[in-house]
Amino acid sequence: MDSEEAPLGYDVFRRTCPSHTVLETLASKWVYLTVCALRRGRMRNGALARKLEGITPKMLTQTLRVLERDGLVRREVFPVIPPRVEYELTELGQNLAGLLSQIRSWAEEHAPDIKDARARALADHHDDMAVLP
Amino acid sequence: MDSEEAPLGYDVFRRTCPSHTVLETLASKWVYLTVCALRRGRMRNGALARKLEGITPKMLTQTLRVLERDGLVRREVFPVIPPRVEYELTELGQNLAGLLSQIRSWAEEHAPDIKDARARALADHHDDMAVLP
DNA sequence: CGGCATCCTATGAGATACTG
DNA sequence: CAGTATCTCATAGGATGCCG
Repeated sequence: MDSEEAPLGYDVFRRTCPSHTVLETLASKWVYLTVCALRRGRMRNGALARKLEGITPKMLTQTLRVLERDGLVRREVFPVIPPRVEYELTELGQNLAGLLSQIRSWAEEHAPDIKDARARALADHHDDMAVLP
Repeated sequence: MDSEEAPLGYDVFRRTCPSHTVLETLASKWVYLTVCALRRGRMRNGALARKLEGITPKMLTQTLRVLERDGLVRREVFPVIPPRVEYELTELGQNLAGLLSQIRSWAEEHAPDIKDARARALADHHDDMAVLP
């Protein structure tokens, strides 16, 4: 019946399903952007910090640790001074990055549409107000 | 150079870029699941509430309002008693739903991998502890 | 049934300063 | 440079209760 069921009983709609918790971690702005940023190859911490405009050191580290824990990112430390740490996507991570990049492209492509929709929604809302004399 | 740049200067990495705010709203568990749930056709509020296990009435409405505002979901009210309200994806919404469904499938497919990765990370962490006598 | 309006708290996330 | 440690604040999101 359902044309797109999970392989083996996995179901994102069920709170207790592992796939649900996976989705929960993916549903994060910084996870999104970090994975996309790493898509083209390994990057140093500082480079990431610069690419991810507005991210704080704390959030960057936190995000990277989550991705590392989930096996999406590999962390490599070079024992030099000053310290040098590089991050790169694992195979699993690259796999995901492809999909996230599509979302990214979609967001960039349809940003105007959504901006318009929001403006219209706002205008309508003002119309409601305008009904009052 | 960059093989996947935005059509016209849109860039999700820039905080002020409209596409960035779009991504911000997409980066939500409930937005994700709601769009996926509506993928196969229009649904009533109650049906959605049942499908989205664990969602509160408040979050459901809130999520639907955001999606409606952004032009991804259309809301139809039937003036009957008891009330009947249906939601369905707009064309833009369906477009997005295709991509989100891929993420969903990915999450379900690779849930085991990530579960393993997490277990391993946890085990390693315990090893660290074990170093102490 | 659908969905506001409240209230409340757990925590996501920013700013800042410090250390190896 | 990479990362940690605090402190703080906004708010996402849960629990309830009432209304058309």
